[in-house]
Amino acid sequence: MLTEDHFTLSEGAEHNNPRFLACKYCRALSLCEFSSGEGRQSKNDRKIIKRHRKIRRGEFPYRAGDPFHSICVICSGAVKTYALNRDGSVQITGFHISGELMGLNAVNTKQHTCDAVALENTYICEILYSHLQELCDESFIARRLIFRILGDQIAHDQMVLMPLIGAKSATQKLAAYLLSLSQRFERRGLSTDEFRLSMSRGDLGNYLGLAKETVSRLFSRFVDEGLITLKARHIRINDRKRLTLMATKAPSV
Amino acid sequence: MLTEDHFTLSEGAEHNNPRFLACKYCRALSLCEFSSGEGRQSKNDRKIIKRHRKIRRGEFPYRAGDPFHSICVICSGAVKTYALNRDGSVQITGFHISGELMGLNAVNTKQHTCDAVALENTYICEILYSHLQELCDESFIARRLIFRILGDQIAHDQMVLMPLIGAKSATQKLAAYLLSLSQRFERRGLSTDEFRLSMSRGDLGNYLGLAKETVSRLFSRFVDEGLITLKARHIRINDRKRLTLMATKAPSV
DNA sequence: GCCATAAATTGATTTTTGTCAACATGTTTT
DNA sequence: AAAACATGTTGACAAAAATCAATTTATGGC
Repeated sequence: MLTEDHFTLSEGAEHNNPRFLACKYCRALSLCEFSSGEGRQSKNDRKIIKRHRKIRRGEFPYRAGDPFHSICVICSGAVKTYALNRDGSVQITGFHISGELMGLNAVNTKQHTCDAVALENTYICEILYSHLQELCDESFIARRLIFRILGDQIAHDQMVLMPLIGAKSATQKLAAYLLSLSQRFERRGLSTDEFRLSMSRGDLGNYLGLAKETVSRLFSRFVDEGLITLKARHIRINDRKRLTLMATKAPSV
Repeated sequence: MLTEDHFTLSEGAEHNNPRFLACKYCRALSLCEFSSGEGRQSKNDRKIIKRHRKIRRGEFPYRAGDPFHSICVICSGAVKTYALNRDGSVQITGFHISGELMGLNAVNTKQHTCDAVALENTYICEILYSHLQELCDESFIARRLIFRILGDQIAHDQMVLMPLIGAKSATQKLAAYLLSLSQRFERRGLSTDEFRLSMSRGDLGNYLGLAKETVSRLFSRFVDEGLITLKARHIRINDRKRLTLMATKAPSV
């Protein structure tokens, strides 16, 4: 089931071929590098990864209240996570794209606090966290890997989330989030300037604290001003410079 | 300089006595527990903590661009962190109170991306991160400790930051932030209902993406409605239930 | 304790954003 | 391919928040 080459890193992989959903192609580099420095696989390694669970659009990788046992890696597809407020309203807590991790906020509590639902058909791998932790007792590589995973998550949260909290206008929020999304796609080796928004305008609005109509209007304005091209959920960034300006500065007029 | 009892955990400590600024009294439990399970101190332990740097109001624990070498623990006092935008405007990225950690977002990049400045006279301890990492090669306790530190930070970021991003009104933002502050004080063994806001209304507004006048008006409204009592920067939460309601639900009228 | 300065409050007004509603465009199912 | 449904766009208006400005209240330095 698990063969050695699942762990090795391959730069020139063909991403669009659906046969290649194995981790060495999924661009979750932090994890793919795992073991690459240690030669052959140990017995422990074989147990720590559960591969390629297929999750159809609308299905749940995990639910709030589930025990946390593994770090989820998204091989392909996209997932949103959300929490339910007492009054029944939902608060979307994040969008997770191909190559990213989910559910790390539960590593210490050992219990998921959010629901995760697939926005499109998605493949995930699961790294069994307790096994990875155990592996740390013997493997230097495993230790460094887990530090890197956790540290990256902290840096990611700070970088992505802070500008959104402090944004003084809806324009700033949306521009900042589009740019951070763009960066995230780039980091996974995908196009920086052209990508698919897998979430609805409503979801995006919920996440950013904006009405869906406001999101829609802002998109229209960005298109009018030539900043982006938009066709349904496919977006292209045409003027990154000016978009960056909008993300930090107050609205022009 | 570093004695064994710096590491041991003492529950009934006297917090208000200024003589007791040692870690066993500073309530950064994650760190104070360190070594408590391993008997006496090893030689390595002695090198990893730099203790009780005094930082006066307005001074900088670290600056953006500084190399990251240690995790900062706030023993007493309060610190804000902020980033400078290109246009010269500042974005406050967080407030850090007694017992909390700062600067963890730089663990992987090894370079600080924010300035940190003391809001009042503050004592910090520094855990030398590279030494702590090395210690992980030999110490089980150190391994678990570092996982817990990083994991707690991730959970903290998610819990505190997400409701602020998704908040649909200024009221929600401020109520949510006051409650999260309250929780943070509680976790450090301080009063949940009564505490000092070490930051100005302007700082709070900058952080939350609100005008300082809006923050001020909301405070006044909360006082009028009996939710809180406010005297300068000293706040008391009188009606936690209703405040929690405001944090999740849309404004009442 | 007093003074100078910084911070906070409050009011009037403008700008931004949310809400409600109608209509258009996409997507999924059959 | 058409129908049914979900999603997205746009306009008119109401509500919320920002800005500008004047005044009051705290704070730090002496």
